[in-house]
Order: sequence, then structure tokens, then C-alpha cells
Amino acid sequence: MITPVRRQTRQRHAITAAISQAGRPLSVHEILAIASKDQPGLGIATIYRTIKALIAAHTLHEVALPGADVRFELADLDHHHHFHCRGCDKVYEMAGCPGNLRSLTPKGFLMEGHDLVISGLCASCLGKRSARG
Amino acid sequence: MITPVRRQTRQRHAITAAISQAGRPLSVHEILAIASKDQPGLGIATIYRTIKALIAAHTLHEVALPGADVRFELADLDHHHHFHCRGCDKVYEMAGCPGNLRSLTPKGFLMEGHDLVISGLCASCLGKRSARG
DNA sequence: CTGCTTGCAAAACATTTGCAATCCC
DNA sequence: GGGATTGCAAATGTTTTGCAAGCAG
Repeated sequence: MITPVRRQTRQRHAITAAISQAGRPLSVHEILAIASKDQPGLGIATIYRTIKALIAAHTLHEVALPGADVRFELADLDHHHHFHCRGCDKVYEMAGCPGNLRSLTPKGFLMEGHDLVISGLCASCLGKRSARG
Repeated sequence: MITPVRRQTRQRHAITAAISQAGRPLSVHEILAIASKDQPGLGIATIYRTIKALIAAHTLHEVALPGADVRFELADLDHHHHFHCRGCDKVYEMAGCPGNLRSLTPKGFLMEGHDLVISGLCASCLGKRSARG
């Protein structure tokens, strides 16, 4: 059951602060690791419950990626897309949008939104790769 | 452990035939439902094992979607993208590609691939909606 | 205070794995 | 026939839920 968000608690603050300060979408386990520093003893069940409630409240957004865990980001960011690094598995935000997507939408279908993920290697992983040879 | 694919079995044929004949990416449970008609008694473990092996063999491809189960499709299709219907939860293939994605890729990052999902309502769900009023 | 929210532990659900029986080549 | 593959059931992993204690407003 999804309980609507009625109170601001230490736990909820730690969770949204973790996502907000990371500046990139985080997985459940990344959220647990980061928010636990602020709130030791924070339970994983609270994270799942909070994420669900915040998504229902349109405060968080889900980012789906092939072959990787789902991530969550703040919903009030400007429209943007994501880069998924196959080296370190981190997800980065990318400015911009290719646009012109309605022309891809099949005849008779209604487009309401879209998501784009580019995958490859981030600068940090490329650096490590060339350092290794 | 992922066992490489060495033999063509009735089960594997039923699984790939289900995906191939559907003409759209299928979830694990869609695959079970469809392939079971051909192969009654087909176990869910076999489906998981087969999917993993076929992905490792680059025969299948994973399609990730926000708020919906992962789907699987044949890997040898022409480059294309997907439409996810929020009404019936079906995933459709869409021809075409917006292109020009390297310009979105951050400086110093290497783009190796990309995925695009448009979401909204399919023609069938739009029809039902207007029929209802 | 009041009742929403939490942490814990148990439950429910999803995925993987061990193994004997079966089936492909 | 021999080894890969399967189905089952058990193991493991993930997400949800019940409930008493704690906390926000």
C-alpha cells in the first residue's frame, strides 16, 4: 500500500538529499549507502516505501536502463536524458534532446513522453582504459 | 552460471518462436504464457536460463522501460526503437531513429549505443478510450 | 497528543542453482 | 551413448507488508 507523503522526516530528507546532491540518478543501493551516512540505521524498507511515495507524488522519476538497476532522480529537473557508463555502471545526466520524435511515433498512437539513454564509456573509464594500455 | 547454447531443443525453439512471432518484445511472463502453448510443462527456470544464454550469445536483446517489466527481442532486427503503451503495457517496435545523438554525448565520453522509448497510448487503447466517452 | 512514519522481521515475489532424469546430436 | 539441457525444488535475492515503538506537527 502506498502511503501518501504527509510529513517531512529525517529519513525522507536524507533520501532526497542523497539524490539531489549526487547530481545523477541513484539506485536503491546507492541511496542506501549515501543516506545511511546521515541516518545510520536507515532501513531498506523505508527507502522502498519513500521512493514509491515520492514517485506517486511526482517528486521522483524512474530511469530504466538495459542490464542495470533502475535509478531514481528528482522530477523537477529540466528536460534531459541519460548516459549509462558500461565501465563503472554510473548514470550521468545529459543536456539536450534530439527532438522530432513525433515523426517516429506510429500513426494513430499518442506520444506523451520519451526517454533516451546513450551507453558507452564515461571520461573517467576511458582514462583508466588508456592508462592500462 | 551461464551455459553456452550448444543444442537446439524444443524448449528453446518455443521461446524464440514466441518472441519472433509476437513481432514485439516480450516479458518473461509473456514468453512463458505463449511458449507454454507449444511446450506444456515448460519451466520458468528454463526461460530464465535460455534468455541469459541467448543474450550472452547476442541472439536476444534486453529492452528496459520505466515502470514496466523488462522485455526481450531478437537481436538481429534492423536498428529501431520502442513505443510503450501506458494503457495496455504492450511494447511496440518503431521504425526510424532521431540520429544526431553524438552531439548530446558529453565531451570526453564515448558513445557505443543508444535506446529510445516513446510512451503514451497505442491506437487500440485510444480507440477504447474514445468509445468509453 | 495523535496518527504518520519507521525499523524490524516475516511474507511475498522474483531469480538462480543443484541434481537426477531426459533428450539432442 | 555421452554430455548438454530440462523440470523440479531448494536456495538466494528483492520488494512488500504487519506491527509495535518513535517522532513530527
